[in-house]
Amino acid sequence: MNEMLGKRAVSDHQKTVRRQTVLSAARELFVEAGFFDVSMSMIAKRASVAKGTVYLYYKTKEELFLELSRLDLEDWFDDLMGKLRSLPENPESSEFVSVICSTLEGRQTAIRLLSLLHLVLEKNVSHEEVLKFKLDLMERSQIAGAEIERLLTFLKPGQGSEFLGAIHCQIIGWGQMSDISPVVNEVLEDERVAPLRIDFQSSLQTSLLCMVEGMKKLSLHDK
Amino acid sequence: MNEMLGKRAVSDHQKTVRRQTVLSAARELFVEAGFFDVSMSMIAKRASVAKGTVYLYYKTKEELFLELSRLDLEDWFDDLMGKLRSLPENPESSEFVSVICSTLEGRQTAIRLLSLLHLVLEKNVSHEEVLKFKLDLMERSQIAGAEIERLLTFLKPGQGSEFLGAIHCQIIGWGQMSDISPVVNEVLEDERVAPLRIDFQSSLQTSLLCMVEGMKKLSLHDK
Amino acid sequence: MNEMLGKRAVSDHQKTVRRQTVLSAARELFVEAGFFDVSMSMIAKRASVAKGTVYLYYKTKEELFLELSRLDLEDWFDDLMGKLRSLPENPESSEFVSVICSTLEGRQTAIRLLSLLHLVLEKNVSHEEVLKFKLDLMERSQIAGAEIERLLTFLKPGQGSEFLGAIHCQIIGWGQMSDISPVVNEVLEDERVAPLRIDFQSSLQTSLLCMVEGMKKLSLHDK
Amino acid sequence: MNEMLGKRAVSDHQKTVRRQTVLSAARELFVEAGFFDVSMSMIAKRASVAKGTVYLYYKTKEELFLELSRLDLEDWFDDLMGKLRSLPENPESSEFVSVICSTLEGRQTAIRLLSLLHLVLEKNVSHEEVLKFKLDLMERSQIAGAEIERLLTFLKPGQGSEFLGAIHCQIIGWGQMSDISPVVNEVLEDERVAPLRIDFQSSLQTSLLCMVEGMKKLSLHDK
DNA sequence: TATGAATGAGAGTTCATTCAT
DNA sequence: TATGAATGAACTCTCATTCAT
Repeated sequence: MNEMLGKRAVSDHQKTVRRQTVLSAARELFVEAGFFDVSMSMIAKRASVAKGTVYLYYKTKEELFLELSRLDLEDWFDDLMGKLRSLPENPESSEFVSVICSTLEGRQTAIRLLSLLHLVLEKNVSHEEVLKFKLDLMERSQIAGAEIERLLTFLKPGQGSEFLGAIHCQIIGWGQMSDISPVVNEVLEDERVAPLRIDFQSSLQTSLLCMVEGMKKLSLHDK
Repeated sequence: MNEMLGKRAVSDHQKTVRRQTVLSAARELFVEAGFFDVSMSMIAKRASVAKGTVYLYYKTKEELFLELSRLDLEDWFDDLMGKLRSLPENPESSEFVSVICSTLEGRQTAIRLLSLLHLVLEKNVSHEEVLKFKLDLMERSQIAGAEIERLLTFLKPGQGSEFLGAIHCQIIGWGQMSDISPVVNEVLEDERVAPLRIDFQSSLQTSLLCMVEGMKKLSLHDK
Repeated sequence: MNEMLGKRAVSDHQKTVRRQTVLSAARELFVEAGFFDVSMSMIAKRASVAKGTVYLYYKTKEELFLELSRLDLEDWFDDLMGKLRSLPENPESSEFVSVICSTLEGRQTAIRLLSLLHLVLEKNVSHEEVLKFKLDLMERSQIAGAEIERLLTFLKPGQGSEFLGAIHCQIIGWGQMSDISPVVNEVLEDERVAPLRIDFQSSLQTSLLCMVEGMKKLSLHDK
Repeated sequence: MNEMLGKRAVSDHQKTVRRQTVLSAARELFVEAGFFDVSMSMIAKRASVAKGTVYLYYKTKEELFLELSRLDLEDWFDDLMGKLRSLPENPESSEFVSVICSTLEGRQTAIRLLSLLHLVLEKNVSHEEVLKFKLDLMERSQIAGAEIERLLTFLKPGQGSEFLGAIHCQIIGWGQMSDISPVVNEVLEDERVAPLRIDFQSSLQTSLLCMVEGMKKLSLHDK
């Protein structure tokens, strides 16, 4: 009790708190500057610990951000599960998709992290850490997949997870296409390239809706 | 004629050749080692020019790879257009999708570049260069979009380009999900995470098929 | 009795045992990886104690290895004394030298430590510790020196110790010249530099033999 | 001509000069602080170049000091050869040895480098660089060995080089034993450990003299 | 006495970019 | 136009040592 931080983290609880301090600092900086322009020194400084301390909790920069990704993804999954469970069986496709998209509102960080995941975060990390990440992802993806199959009754077993994979894919894709650099932002003000302006939410919504409808149609065909 | 390389590139033709020499070197190295692990020195060495010469043609590393992306995308668009044009109106969805996917076979480099495009290549580049890139993309995307609308008669004007955007999105997404690091490769040998193994072609094919079917269905509804 | 390790070392005996545990760990790791590539963390881990505990017994890394050197040297001196005492007066020079060299067989660790002694171990150590080391060395060196003077009757008082100094010198010298890094090992496979390959035992034997013969000759001259 | 430094070193000559600038800075700092306490930053600063420039000329810190060693050794060899050549055949042993020792006067730096050579400098260096060093050493050592054989006519072919090896060994040994740290210096003021005070020149002289005499005697025996 | 979390300066090294030649 | 020497900030990561617990 009364475990003040600022000094040594001895108990497991305190250590967890320390990790979170570091993670929060990393998240803040990531929001402000992205992955490449944030250094471990900056994270340490922001977390008010020494650089070495950060390396005490995370062996590499990538490992730190991998944990950040995992937590953000878990959080999203929880949110998603909560909202899916409150839906009735066989909802309107558009409502179903809206619900999914609504869980991504305000999750800029998670979306960005997902984009970095395969490209950089899963390098320079130990087998062990990656496995932990993947197992966690698997588990949640299967639970959510099952829930999706409960809702969309036309889906065959396994297709719930598959659909989640497609969502994952499109979060990455639309995420990157919509999350543009300052230069690109400027350029896109040019009316000639206006159609290249991408709005994450509406793009995702539209394409997911198509997919759901398509899946439904293809399922009926099969029978 | 008789424009020997190795000396000064005075004529425009010679300059173009120089650029191509550099680009080829960059492409080769990119295939071998990716963007981050390839340095400008390595590119210069491989192209048998001095480091400074590379900077004579490309102001930054990103600009170089942006041009590489543009060329690879143009090439892909040409391929795509050729194949689309040879299709009859209202083809089978599955055939239509197959044709699209077939244009991506052996285009590992382009797919990887697309993944880097928004994340890194469109930073540290001049307004001018980005605009050039975007205009080029726009033009081809509109031509291809029109062709798609010709084939899929149920599409409304503009939906051809939109669909191309969705393809772009999924190339990035599935591309990243399937293009994994050695560690991840190892981890995915574990049967417990087997469902996370992604095959680019089949994933893309499946989800595009759904989308096309979905678009078709939604179009009919509207009427 | 029943002084379990793993808990607190209260009695002097227990403390000695702790020191030895730490020393053994350090020796093992030193054999495996040398001084520079062994960290205090590794030593602590190997000794199954906390890092802080190591510092409870040794104020610095150098102090730890200085004690290690002292013990290994003491051990060698004991061995040497034992063997010298069993020799008859005025032995054959070659036999005398052989005996000395034989005491160094299997003493790779001591030889290596001797090489580090002056260069690194006698820095970052307290006056007190160095004095202890030197006094210990002095005492043994005088006893051994006297024994050598007993054997080599042509030696004048003090020359026994002096000869020991020369042995010390050559252990360092040949030790370093023969204890080569992997790269050098590779390089020395080249026949052109074959003469630079050094065998510790034979080099030491040869040069010590010369010295003994030389000392003998010079002594006779003096008279 | 008129190749001012301070700017770019373009010609080979200028580059050599640059290398020497860096080397000189390194040598100065080495004299002042030794190998371990001198950093590449310090060397760069002292040489008035950027840190990266140092790495342009030397791939690693060890490579830099290896070249320093080579040059210092070459210089010593030249000195030695010059002095040996001016000696008559079969000189007095004491004079022969004196001449050798005299070549080492004022060569503190070379002696120290020799001590570090096997312990640290021949690590973290490329095969190529080590080979270059060794070949250079070989060549000079053979020339000097031949000269020694000319002087000491009782030596058999090859024994000249061998003797040089023994000198090398003793330079390392006595060098380290005499080149003591401040703490040790203090400790050695204690009269009880007075005999452990080592004077490089006299120790080397004495032991080399013994060796020469011993070699002479052993040669005659053989016949 | 024992612990191990925390420190933080500093290491060596890289590399995109510049610019004198 | 072409060169490649020079830059120097920035990088990740280490580790002997301290000290609150």
